[in-house]
Amino acid sequence: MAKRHVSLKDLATELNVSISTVSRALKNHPDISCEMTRKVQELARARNYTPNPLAMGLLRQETRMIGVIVPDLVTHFFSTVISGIEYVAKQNGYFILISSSSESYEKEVESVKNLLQTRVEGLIVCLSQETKIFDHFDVLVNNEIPLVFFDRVCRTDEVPNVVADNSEAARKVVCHFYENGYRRIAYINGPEQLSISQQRYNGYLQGLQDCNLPFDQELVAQCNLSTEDASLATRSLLNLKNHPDAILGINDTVIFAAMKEIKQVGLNIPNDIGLIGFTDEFHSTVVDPSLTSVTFPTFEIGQEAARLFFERIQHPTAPPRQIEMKTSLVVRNSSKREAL
Amino acid sequence: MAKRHVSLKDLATELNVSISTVSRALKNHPDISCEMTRKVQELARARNYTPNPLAMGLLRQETRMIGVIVPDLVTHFFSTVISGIEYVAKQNGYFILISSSSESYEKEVESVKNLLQTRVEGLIVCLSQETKIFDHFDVLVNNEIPLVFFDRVCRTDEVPNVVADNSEAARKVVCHFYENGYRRIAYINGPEQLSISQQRYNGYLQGLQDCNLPFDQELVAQCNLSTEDASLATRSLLNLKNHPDAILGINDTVIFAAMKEIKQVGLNIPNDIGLIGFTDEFHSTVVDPSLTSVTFPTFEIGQEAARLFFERIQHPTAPPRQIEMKTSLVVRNSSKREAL
DNA sequence: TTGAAAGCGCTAACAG
DNA sequence: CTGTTAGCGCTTTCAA
Repeated sequence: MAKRHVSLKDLATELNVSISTVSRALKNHPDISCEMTRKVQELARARNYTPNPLAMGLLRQETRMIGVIVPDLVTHFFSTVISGIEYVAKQNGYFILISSSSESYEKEVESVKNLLQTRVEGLIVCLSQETKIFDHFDVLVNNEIPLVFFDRVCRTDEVPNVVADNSEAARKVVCHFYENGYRRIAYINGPEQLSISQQRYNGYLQGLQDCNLPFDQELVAQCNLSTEDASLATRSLLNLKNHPDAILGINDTVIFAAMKEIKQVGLNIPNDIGLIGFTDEFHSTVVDPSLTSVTFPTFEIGQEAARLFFERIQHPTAPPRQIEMKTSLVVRNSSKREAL
Repeated sequence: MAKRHVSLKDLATELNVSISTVSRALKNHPDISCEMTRKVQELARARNYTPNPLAMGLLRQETRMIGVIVPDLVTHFFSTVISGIEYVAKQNGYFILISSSSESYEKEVESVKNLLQTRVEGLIVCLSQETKIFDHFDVLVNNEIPLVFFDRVCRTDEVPNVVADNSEAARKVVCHFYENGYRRIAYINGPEQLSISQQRYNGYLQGLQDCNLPFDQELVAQCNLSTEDASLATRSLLNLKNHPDAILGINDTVIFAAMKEIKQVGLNIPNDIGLIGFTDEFHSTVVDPSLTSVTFPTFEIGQEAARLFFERIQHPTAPPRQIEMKTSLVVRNSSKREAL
């Protein structure tokens, strides 16, 4: 701020009245004469006066800022969720302060600390893939500072959160595979501490049961969510004596890595191997073959998270709600065998 | 902030000393006795004291916040640039406040106003595609409030900015097409008010000249950056009596729309039509055929923009610098004819 | 070596 | 109807 913003004091001096008169006139206080009110408001407009939020914040103990922590900023899923959060925040006159944990536990802890230092009024968080310990949220929980988790969640009995119907979605995928003639259905899971990993894995098991398919430990691979690790996981599946004829991948990264690996060994999707992912809508349509995928109401997840946040601002001690968002299975080409 | 943060006053009361003593002890002021310093710092740690940035901001007239305005949050290009900005901001102890213009001029104006009201110390901006008037930046320029543009820029003689070597990149694309036997090279441009449109168009013309190819107005289409409009533009090119044998698209959206249209009419990429875009690296590898594309140092663009910003904070009146980032043409399959 | 007081911009209770 | 004052949390003179 090179040149100082104009303050109430500046206006008061110029009009030769007291600061409080100006303050009141600006908010149409009934005690102030019409003429004075008019004069003050005119000058304020002319001088381009806007109240200083720092002063207000100091006074009111509020900053109208929400801290948002995501594993990364560049994934379409997260940036879309952020858009949703921003949308609702803006409606409520709040700004969001975004911090990326880069999928690192340490950076997540750091971000929590930093954001609280800047006096955000609370946090909306998606856990990093490394995070197994959840102590860093104690401060928030104990001091009734609003906190909302989305997607990758924890401490769900204390903290309101927004999740997708992960288990059900995974179950449906398995059934869809089954109906399309696939029998050796593999699953590439993410880090086991992640709630989404657990939930989707459970759905996978449930699906096998529903279809009377045997569970085969060999068919479950695991990876951290990097491209490299996902490629390794895929290769381990493809190298099995009896390789799977279908793969469900836990997210975008995993699915695209799998896709490349499968093509590389000369297998055909969907004829040799069916492929379905929890993936982004846009990407699914652009690849070849187009991907059957579980589609998330991503923007809405952000909106709901923000709404839960404002509920929390209103009622910091109310019992935490969990919102489960419906996903849908969009069938495209990667799971439809040409010749059956 | 449900329970109030602990303040200097709280510490002072607890230790039965004055606020100023505590303040000084905390910053190791030499006037304070070692023992007092120790005692204060110990208590501060125990009580989890952190200075209130609102109070500091009020005092110092600084907020350590940068406003960032982008056309949208979900495009990989922008979210990556933001990551770059955030990276440098964090190094300097700054936070960023992100606002999306949704490619709308009005929202951009609104965002500028809102961000300035929150007393960010300056702005880093990429113009919306609608923006043709640039008055809303007058406040910044006139009051020496730091402002940096990136990618889509304006007022480059007054405002520091970061751009890519757009013209040169487009020229190279045309030459690459030519070397691969393509002769009727079309270009799908964006809105003409955008600096990137102008620059890339100039490069396109230059390329034609370099290769001794005739300029044909028919081969230049234009669209706003929506998928629908890009599809229309592509179709108009494909419907020409003598359709192009190569298309250069101004960005991701345009290229993917073009790709779908071309496939739809049964033409083969790259044999019937070569395709090259200013596109995202990740997407380029995932589509089929993989896309030859102009690759941007996206993260670095963000970093440079932030660096320029801090230069501006230091020297608000120094002559504005322009930084031109080098792109590179990564050749993949969409521009390599199988049979020549 | 420590404390008191002013002031950053603003609101609200209290006087007049 | 308008002004005075205290205080939000902090730094920084000036005094002691």
